Amino acid sequence: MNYNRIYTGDSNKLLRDVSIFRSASVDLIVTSPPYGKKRKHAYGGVKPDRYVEWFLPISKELFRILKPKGSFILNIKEGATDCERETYVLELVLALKEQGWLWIEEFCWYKKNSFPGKWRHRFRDSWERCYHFARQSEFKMYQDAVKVPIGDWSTDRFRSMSHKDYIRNVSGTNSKMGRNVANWLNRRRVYPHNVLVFEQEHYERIPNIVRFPTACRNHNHSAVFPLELPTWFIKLFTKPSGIVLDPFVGVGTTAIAAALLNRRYLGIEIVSEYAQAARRRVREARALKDCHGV
Amino acid sequence: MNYNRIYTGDSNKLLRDVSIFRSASVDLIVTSPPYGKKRKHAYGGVKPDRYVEWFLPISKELFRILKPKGSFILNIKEGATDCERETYVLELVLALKEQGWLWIEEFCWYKKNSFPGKWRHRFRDSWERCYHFARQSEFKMYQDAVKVPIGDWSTDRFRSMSHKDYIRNVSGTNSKMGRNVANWLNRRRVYPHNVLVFEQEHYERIPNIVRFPTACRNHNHSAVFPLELPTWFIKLFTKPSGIVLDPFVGVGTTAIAAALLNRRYLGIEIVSEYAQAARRRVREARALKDCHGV
DNA sequence: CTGCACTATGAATCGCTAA
DNA sequence: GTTAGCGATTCATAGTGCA
Repeated sequence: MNYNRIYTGDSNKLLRDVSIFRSASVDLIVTSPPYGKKRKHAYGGVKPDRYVEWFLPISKELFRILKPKGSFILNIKEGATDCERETYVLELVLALKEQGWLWIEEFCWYKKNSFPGKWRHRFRDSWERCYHFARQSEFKMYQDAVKVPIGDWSTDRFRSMSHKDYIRNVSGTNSKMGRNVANWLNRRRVYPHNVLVFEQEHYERIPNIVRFPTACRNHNHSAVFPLELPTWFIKLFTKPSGIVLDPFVGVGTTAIAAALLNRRYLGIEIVSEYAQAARRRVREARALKDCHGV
Repeated sequence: MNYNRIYTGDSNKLLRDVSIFRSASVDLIVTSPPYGKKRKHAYGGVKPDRYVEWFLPISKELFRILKPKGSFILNIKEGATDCERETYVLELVLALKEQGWLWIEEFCWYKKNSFPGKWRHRFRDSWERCYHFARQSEFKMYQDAVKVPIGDWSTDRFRSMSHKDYIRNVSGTNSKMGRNVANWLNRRRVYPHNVLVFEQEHYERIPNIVRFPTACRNHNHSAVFPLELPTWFIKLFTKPSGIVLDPFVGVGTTAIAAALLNRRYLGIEIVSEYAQAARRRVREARALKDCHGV
């Protein structure tokens, strides 16, 4: 079985190939499928009212391919039409549960640099959903791998709070916690929470060529989450040499994150231009990693 | 008709009293109903699988009571049971749409100062949902009332007088602005987005007695949002002397926010202890306001 | 190589016009 | 009637170029 490959093709067909995508073979699936758009675009125009029925055959295969203790991270956000939010994402979550997935969590990805604009009835949309699904409740989760320095997350209040105030507040909720307050305060790194804010200064700086390859710009491919997003989930749900699948890999961000973290990757992309770009970006990322030890 | 009152009673019954709650009489409903809990608590233990059917009769009355151009803000967050997120919130949104509500937006309330903690399968829950529903798409929204200071990036950027945006902005407004450029730059405000982060420094400081009355701390009251949360929505969706209803008013935070903003309020609370506390807190808040002009 | 000035643009939304 | 396309609106970043 081959890993570290980007396949060109339609996930809805390719994922059914059991010789390529064996059952229970993948540790983590991270993907950001094309969102539902009322109007068709060059890339991935799935109509909102058909979204769930379009996605379910794919997620059925993903369930098969994922290891029993693996995780599935789905980055998605509904849009607005005629002043109302679309409902297909809510319906998708319910449908995925019907299909057997456990809905473990919904992370909020807070995008500070959201698209500008002003409308009469709405402000700018600055967050997206990152759903965490699993096959069973005993999934693997390496929480220590994503600890953050205290102060990075908005511990402002704790910093300004006196020690006494802090103890009092904590002990008001749970006495066991109260006892451990000193530990928390003295610890250099703490566990994060379920609101994700990716600020470059807080993470390893990745060379520009990998982040925004010139050849991939100005293509109509809109969907790039920052490298930090898959990086975070890969650290949290896999160990080195683990296998990460992205069935809508686009220009390869998930694969790059996996490669840089010494994990193995599998990607599928329907637009051959993007698939090629993804392969080249991964190659460049690996080269940079080997050279400079990124 | 009496305003500025906290009623003790069950919303499911009281709201049907058309002499108290007249049709199309309220500008804004802001509430944080008891969340679904697997085990019943002293206060508001509605079981997750019965949540929607419990809420719909209430929301039906709210629809009646709300003015056609009014808004309904629902603060809620599903819990987790057996490692899985409950689905009743998703189902509630779909059911409210069935009932005639328009789902305009889902704001993310990012609670930065949630306390550290660690569970096996999840991190701390640091955000809640604030759904915005309306009766029709032509609802009232006073966006200018909630503008926020522009990001720090502007300090550097606007130092240059030749910048395109700068010229465009100055010439686009009025000449008086142009004369006092430096002052205007320092005070420039922009529209917010749909992730709400309440940091005290950005808001009027409210005396502690109103914010956290001693008598109400450590009570098992489920839903206490900070004063800033209803304040923000009241500014956004009502004008002075507008009418704000909270059918689960608890210890009165929504009513206090309304009173401090010179709006009228109506509240319902089933636990008479809390209702009394709410009345006292509102009284104290009004007194403080009259004295010090908070 | 750092620092600053300046440019470009991003998973957007709504209303209007034309077909 | 319905749908598709276009313009106007708006702000926080990354990236580039120059001193």
